[in-house]
Amino acid sequence: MVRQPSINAQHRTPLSTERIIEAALQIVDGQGLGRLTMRRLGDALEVEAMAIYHHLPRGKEQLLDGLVAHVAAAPADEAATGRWQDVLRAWAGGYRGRLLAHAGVLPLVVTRRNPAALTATAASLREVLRRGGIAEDPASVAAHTLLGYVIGHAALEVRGTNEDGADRAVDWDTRFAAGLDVVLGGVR
Amino acid sequence: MVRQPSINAQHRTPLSTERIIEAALQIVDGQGLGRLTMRRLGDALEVEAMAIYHHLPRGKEQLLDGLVAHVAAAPADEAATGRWQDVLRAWAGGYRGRLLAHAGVLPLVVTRRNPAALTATAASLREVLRRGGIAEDPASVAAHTLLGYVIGHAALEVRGTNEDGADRAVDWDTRFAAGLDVVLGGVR
DNA sequence: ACCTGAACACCGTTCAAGT
DNA sequence: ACCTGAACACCGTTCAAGT
Repeated sequence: MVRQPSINAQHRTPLSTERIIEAALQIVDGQGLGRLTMRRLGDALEVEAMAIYHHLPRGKEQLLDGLVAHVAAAPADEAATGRWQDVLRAWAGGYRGRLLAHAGVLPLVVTRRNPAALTATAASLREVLRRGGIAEDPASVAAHTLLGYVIGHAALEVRGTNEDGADRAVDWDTRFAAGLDVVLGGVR
Repeated sequence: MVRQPSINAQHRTPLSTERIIEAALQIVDGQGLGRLTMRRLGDALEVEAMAIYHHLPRGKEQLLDGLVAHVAAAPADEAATGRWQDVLRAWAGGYRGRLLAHAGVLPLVVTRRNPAALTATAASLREVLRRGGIAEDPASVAAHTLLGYVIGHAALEVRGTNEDGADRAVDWDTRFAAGLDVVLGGVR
């Protein structure tokens, strides 16, 4: 399929940071992080790779930061009603699903320096615990413990540590829920 | 500094997989994962990049797998005496230090498919719990929960989520220990 | 303002050749 | 057996130029 950019370049909807990030996420989800290149991303957007730099001046660095922000910033619903255990269980399930759905960005979530996204998420967890009557310090500890557990468990799942010493297959859903109970049960 | 490979190539100690992995780890620790290239690795070993392929036929893939195996395979001491809580606390402290010392390989630990290393580590944790009198299923859950927590927490630390909502600086050592108590306290 | 085209300095990897 | 040198098909990014 041959593109003819110079003919209809002015008639297309122009690029935007949002469209770029979404296209990048699609490439990562579908083909893996290693296949996310500026040239391929340009192709997906029907644009020359260099056009991306007009919207993301810091280039690929900024692109990867954007992916992390998009995936890792998913705060708990602080206004939710019910026991904090249930609120956090629901959040954890959703966050885990999100990380697994975008497993390709997990290595970026793990090491990119992007305080905003994870800090906001951790703060929302702490707030849920505070409203649930947990004191400041234990709430702060529990928020980080929970976030750490969910991220770490997602990492184990993605890696597919699918044997359990002997020959038992692992039911990840069950294991995640059980581990979650361990973490929540230890709070306070 | 100019190398003269053809002159003394035969007089040098020959390459080995071990030396290659160690040199690679040194580059990653010192300059970051992004600067680990086959050419630079060759330079560090005073060899042409292509010589590496003779020892690692699968090339860079195999190199990265080797790094993960080197860092992530650190089982607990199953023969250790004392309460299982103390044994696991000691292991967790050591494992965390190991991950932080090689923060550059953390993204690889998180997503490379390399069952052996992490599976062996998880199995050793389970064994410690079994010997401590914990039943099979809870021991299995706790082992994964603990491993997930340590990896996830190391990820949070590396990312430097150094604010805690308001303006409190984070003492990572304290926070890690407190979260560890949450996890261990929830076991059973 | 927004995008293109050519160019530069790098990559990983192959393959034939040297010792 | 072990390593080199040249080559290939890619990268990210710059920069001047087009509309």
